[in-house]
Amino acid sequence: MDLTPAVEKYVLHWGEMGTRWGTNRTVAQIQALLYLSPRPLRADEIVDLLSVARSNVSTSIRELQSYGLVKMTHMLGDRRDYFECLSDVWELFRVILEQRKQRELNPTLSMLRDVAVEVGDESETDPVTKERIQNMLQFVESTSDWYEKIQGVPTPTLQKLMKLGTGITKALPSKK
Amino acid sequence: MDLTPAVEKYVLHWGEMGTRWGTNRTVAQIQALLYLSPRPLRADEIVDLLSVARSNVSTSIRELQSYGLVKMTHMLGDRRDYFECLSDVWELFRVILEQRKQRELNPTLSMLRDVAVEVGDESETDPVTKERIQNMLQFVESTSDWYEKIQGVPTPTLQKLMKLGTGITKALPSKK
DNA sequence: CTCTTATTTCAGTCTTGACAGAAATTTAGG
DNA sequence: CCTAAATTTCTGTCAAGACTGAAATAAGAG
Repeated sequence: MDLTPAVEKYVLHWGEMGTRWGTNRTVAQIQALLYLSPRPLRADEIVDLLSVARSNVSTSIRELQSYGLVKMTHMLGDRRDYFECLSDVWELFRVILEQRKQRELNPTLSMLRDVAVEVGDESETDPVTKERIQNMLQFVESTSDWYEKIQGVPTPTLQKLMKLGTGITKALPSKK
Repeated sequence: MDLTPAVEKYVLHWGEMGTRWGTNRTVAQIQALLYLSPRPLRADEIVDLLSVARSNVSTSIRELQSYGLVKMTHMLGDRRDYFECLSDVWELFRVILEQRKQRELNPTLSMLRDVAVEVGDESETDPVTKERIQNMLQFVESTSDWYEKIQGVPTPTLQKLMKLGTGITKALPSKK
């Protein structure tokens, strides 16, 4: 079995993008492959399709499982592990948002809180600097809150929100 | 001149985060330093404060300028270049959003459009696969549209939107 | 309990990209 | 023009981490 040209293109591109945003190429390629696959795949099938080492597939799948993106299934009378990916894009979106929050926002938030306190004791620090730190802290806090709220929004509502985009703003000013 | 402990902590952390999201450590450190600095800095001052090579500062500033995050200024009677960073966090936000769109969304969008066409000619591709590609394409298109709309929203409105978060959804269902 | 097959862990290799330092170029003043 | 200061470009080195292949472990079947 082999990838069709279009699917191969998708998988390769996804792999490249993966490196741009936190994971490595293989992890992203496997996710793409499983997403496009109409049925769960075994590790050894992935090895063949992507031409990567068996061990690499093993660790990559582990990573995907830890994100909640991939789950294991089994076939009757076959003890090998089969893997499948979340197939709903909006579910994917939520998982990725959560990952980003954990890896990018949370550490920064805790650093900013620390620094905001520490800088209070530094008389040699310019007031402008202190203010900038405060501003950044508040911004990251808002963003973090926003991420959390979005997690809980059901898919159809999210879709509407996105479609609307800034349309909402027209309904806003009156609310102050 | 030297960094205070709090400022140093901020700059170092920011540098690490920078690697997590597309640029390198030095670029992010310089951005942090300029953001916190109450006045524009010269390249050689940055060299001293961060202990990096002059050449490194030069290329990093170029990168920041290309993003529109840093601009050059001058002092009367001093021909050396001074640099300062956007200091409004919401402006920063917009610039970063734009960068992310260009580096992550746009290439993927064009790949997906290509693939969606190409896969149409592949009779050996499973219908489920074709549907998944369509779904992803639509999702990325929505996201891309949303990014663009957000770019144009004035800061106070953005702030309100974020604060509201999902509060908006309560006003939604009736609108269908 | 042993053999076979599937999976994971681990150590070494290789690739990528950041960074320093030197060389080249640009720019303003004399 | 020529000189000196500032800046940029370029090349080699180094470090981080992705990936492979081998060795170790686990888990069913007979």
